[in-house]
Amino acid sequence: MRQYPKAWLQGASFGESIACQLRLQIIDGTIKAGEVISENKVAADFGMSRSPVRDALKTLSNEGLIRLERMGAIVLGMSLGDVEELYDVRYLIESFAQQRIAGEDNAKLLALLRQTIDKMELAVKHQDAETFSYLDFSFHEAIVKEAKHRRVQHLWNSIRQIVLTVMLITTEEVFSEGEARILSVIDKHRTILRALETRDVGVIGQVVREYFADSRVTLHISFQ
Amino acid sequence: MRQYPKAWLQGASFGESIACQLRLQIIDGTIKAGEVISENKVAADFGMSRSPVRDALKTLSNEGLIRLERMGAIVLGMSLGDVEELYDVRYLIESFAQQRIAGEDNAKLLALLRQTIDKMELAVKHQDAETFSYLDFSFHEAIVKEAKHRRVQHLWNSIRQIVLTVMLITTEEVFSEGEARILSVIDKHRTILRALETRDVGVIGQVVREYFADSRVTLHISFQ
DNA sequence: CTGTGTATACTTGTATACAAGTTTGCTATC
DNA sequence: GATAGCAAACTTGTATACAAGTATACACAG
Repeated sequence: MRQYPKAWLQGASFGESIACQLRLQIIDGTIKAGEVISENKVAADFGMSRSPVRDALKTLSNEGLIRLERMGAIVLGMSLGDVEELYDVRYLIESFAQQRIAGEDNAKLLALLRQTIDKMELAVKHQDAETFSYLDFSFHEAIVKEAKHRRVQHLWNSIRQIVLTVMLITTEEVFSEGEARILSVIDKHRTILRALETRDVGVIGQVVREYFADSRVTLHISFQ
Repeated sequence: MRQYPKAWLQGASFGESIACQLRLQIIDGTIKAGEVISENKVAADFGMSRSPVRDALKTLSNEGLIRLERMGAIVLGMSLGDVEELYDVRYLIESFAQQRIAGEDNAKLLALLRQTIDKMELAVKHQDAETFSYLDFSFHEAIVKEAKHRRVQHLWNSIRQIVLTVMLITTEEVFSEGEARILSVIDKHRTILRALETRDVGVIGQVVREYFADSRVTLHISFQ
């Protein structure tokens, strides 16, 4: 039974906590697609009232992980195909963001990205998959943020928790597969960083395409 | 004081109704950006309890129209720039969908789109802006649906109510500007239809680009 | 055995109550 | 007059209660 990192729940309400826990269980398959969950049932499981559960279910519904119906919420789950679709959307968002910031002076962003990669190496040294996945996530989120496009940022927000949770699961898997795999993940981020440093729209576009094409391949190896 | 069409609220809960009403008021500027609204205040305005209002505010927060904070929700509003950003996102989603269905046999979709255009002409004849805006919306939604991409469909869902509401407002404006303007809107949809009929990825991509480039121009004329 | 109708248990949507925390504004003191 | 401190009024988050609607299971009639 996997636990959602408590450190990621700082200051979260019960409703948010429940959403994170359920999200993790749905994505990692503990709660299977097709299952029907009711507010009362979840509330009993977590030992809380329906109010925060209701919040959580609405959140998960907005993320597309469940579908709210008259009698109970139907779990839609997250198959391998769904993760691939998630990568399609990430590509849409992240390539848009990168194209948008390509020509600009992003010294601050680049410094942050370099720092993040350094911390990744440290996390590898400490065999800390949890921190690593968060850093991986932060790397991509920093780029999206830099685009300063409210609506696209919002698109990102609507999938960010799913992305983070998928990364948590896949990173644990990658860590168990030996250092070579992990280092290649870091290297891919360095490649993105170098591309951004060129400020060349064409180079950046090409690198982002390759990043997601490659991620799709390794996805099949590591997910489920 | 504009009213959200009651016909669009069939079977909606109070919570959804409140969300639609508030959304409309925020987008048309009745509720201004920067304003702070509290659950109690809104509940009193609508003569309901906090429960459905809470639902509505969470919905609007998920749509990026307000930001939930400790003490009250801050209205983010929808400026001209925000509508432009909305079109950016629509372009991302709709061009993705159209590219995806480009090569396939879409006889059923095309028939539906033709039918929708016919109904548009009827709505013009009856000077029915409300119906027209809904048809316009349905045209684009049908295309997104046809792509059969759950995650992208979900992206669309997260903006669909905003898109519909913006269309309602702009269509009323367009209708007031005379028949020529309206007919040009219909013509733009016919152009998309013809492009889809060619099944040529290049042609379709070009037409979609032009559609949104043009929409952006006419947007400045009609919005606010 | 099959089909129908009803009672029951369970579901959500909404209303209300309470607790904990934040803001605001007044008062008292310097 | 200015400032510190306190009290009151607001806020959300959570718990609970109730109503209306839905599915289910069982009994009964054919």
